[in-house]
Amino acid sequence: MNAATLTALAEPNRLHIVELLRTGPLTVGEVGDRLHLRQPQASKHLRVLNEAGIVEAKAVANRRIYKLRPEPFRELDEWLDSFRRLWEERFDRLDDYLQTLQNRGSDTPKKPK
Amino acid sequence: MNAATLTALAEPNRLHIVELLRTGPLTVGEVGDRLHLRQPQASKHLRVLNEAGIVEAKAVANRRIYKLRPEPFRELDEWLDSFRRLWEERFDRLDDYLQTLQNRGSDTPKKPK
DNA sequence: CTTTAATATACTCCACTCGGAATATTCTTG
DNA sequence: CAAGAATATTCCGAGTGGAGTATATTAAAG
Repeated sequence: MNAATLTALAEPNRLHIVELLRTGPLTVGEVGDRLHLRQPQASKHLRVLNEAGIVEAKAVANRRIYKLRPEPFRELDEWLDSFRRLWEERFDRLDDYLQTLQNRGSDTPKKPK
Repeated sequence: MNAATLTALAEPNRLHIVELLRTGPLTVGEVGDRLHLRQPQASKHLRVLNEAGIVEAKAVANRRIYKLRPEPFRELDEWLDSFRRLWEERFDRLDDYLQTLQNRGSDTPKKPK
């Protein structure tokens, strides 16, 4: 997983834009209208999303239609797979860890010899 | 989906911490050692992750053992579900949108098909 | 009780980001 | 070509967040 994707999604307005585009492509103006963003902010947020590869644009006349790209979401999903054991199995390991802490008690645990 | 979770994960060092904790709980010192973070940074990043609910701590002697909490990942997974059609079905809708652009806007007509 | 290890907090500095407003660009049409 | 609509870009100021360093806290050990 790359942090760039998460950074782009972490901004609340951009997260809203992404959720809005879930239903289908929209122009800059429509995005701005529905989320009550001024035109420059809508444009700028879409730019960031575009540079992060989350969104792509198609020019039609003097409009730009933005839509979601599937790849980042697929990657995020794959990344989440590596955490799935966290809730699908019981996966705590705290007891195990406490055990290993015990076993190297008197020595410095930072550098086990 | 809440932006707070994404904000916490968006910072590269914190993303690394989360991926490191995937294998099991660790103390602050161990996290710092393995990721080459100075102690205050490790502590501060873990604090942020903790406040975001991504991580929880258990005090043992004068150490704190941090481990992942499943909930945020589960939530993220559910959120991703609403985008799954993006890549599992063909879901473009750009053609549809261009069509609707055609049909309305008598004040801004476009050259017909 | 003093020392030491592990962790947390405070403070400063700097870079980055966001919103607002103005302006520039691009495209279409008359 | 000029005018107007849709979008992009620039500049600014305020706020935020992270790194570095020093210091505080907590608990164990001598």
